[in-house]
Amino acid sequence: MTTLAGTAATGLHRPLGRAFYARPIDALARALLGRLVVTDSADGLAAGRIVETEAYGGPDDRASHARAGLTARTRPMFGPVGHAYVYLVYGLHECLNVVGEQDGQGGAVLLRALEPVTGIELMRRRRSRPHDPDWRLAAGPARLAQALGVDRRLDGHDLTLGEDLWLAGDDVLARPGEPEAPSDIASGPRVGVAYAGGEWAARPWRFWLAGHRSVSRP
DNA sequence: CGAATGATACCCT
DNA sequence: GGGTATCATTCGG
Repeated sequence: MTTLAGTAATGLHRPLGRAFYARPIDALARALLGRLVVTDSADGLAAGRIVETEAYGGPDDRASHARAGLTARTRPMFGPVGHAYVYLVYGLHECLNVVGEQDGQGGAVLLRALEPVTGIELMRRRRSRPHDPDWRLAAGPARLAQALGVDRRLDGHDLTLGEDLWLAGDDVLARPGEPEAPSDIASGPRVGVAYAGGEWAARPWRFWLAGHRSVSRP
C-alpha cells in the first residue's frame, strides 16, 4: 500500500471524465491547476499536483502547434478532448499536453510543472539526479515528462480510462472554490513563443499557483 | 549567483 | 535547411 498523504480525498484512482475537458482552452488550463497527474507502469505509481500550465489554441493561435494544421505530429490536437498530446522539442525533450479545444478547433494545454506527491523516489530514479530536491523533480515541462515516465508512446492516449496515464482530482465546476481558489492563480504570457508576435505572444495564457516553489520560472 | 552554450531530432517553409 | 512550447553544464563576476 502506497502512502498517499493528502490525496485520498481527491480520488487518485478515479480519472476525470470527458466532460471536464469540454470548456474553452484557457479555462481548461486554469481548471487543471491543483489536479493530479498519475502514471502507472511496471516501475510503479507516480503522481504530482499540477502547479503550472499553458493554453495553446487552434490554427489561429500562431504560438500553437495547431497552426500547422492536421499533420502526423499534431493529429491528437484535432481529435477528441481528454487525450494526451506528447511531442519532442529541441530533439531531446518530451512534453506532455492535455488535448482540449478552442472554438470547436484543435487545442491543448501544456503541463509545465508538478509538485511531486507520490512515487517520489521513482521520479528521482527516472531523472537520474539523486541530489535534486523533491520540488525540482518535475519543475519544467521536460522534467515533468521524464519524472512521470511519459514519452511519445503515450501520444494520443485516452486520459479518461484510468490506465497508464490519467488525471484525477475533483472538478472545480462541481465543487466551486475547490481545490484552488481563483485568488491563488496567477497568469502571464507563455514561455518561448516570441516568434508568434503581437497579440498571440502577449496573451496571458500561462497559469500558475502563485508563489509555488515548483513553478518553472518564478 | 546569472548568462551563454551546446546537445539533438523532428517538423515544416 | 532553419527553427524549435528545454535542460544541464560551463563559464565569468
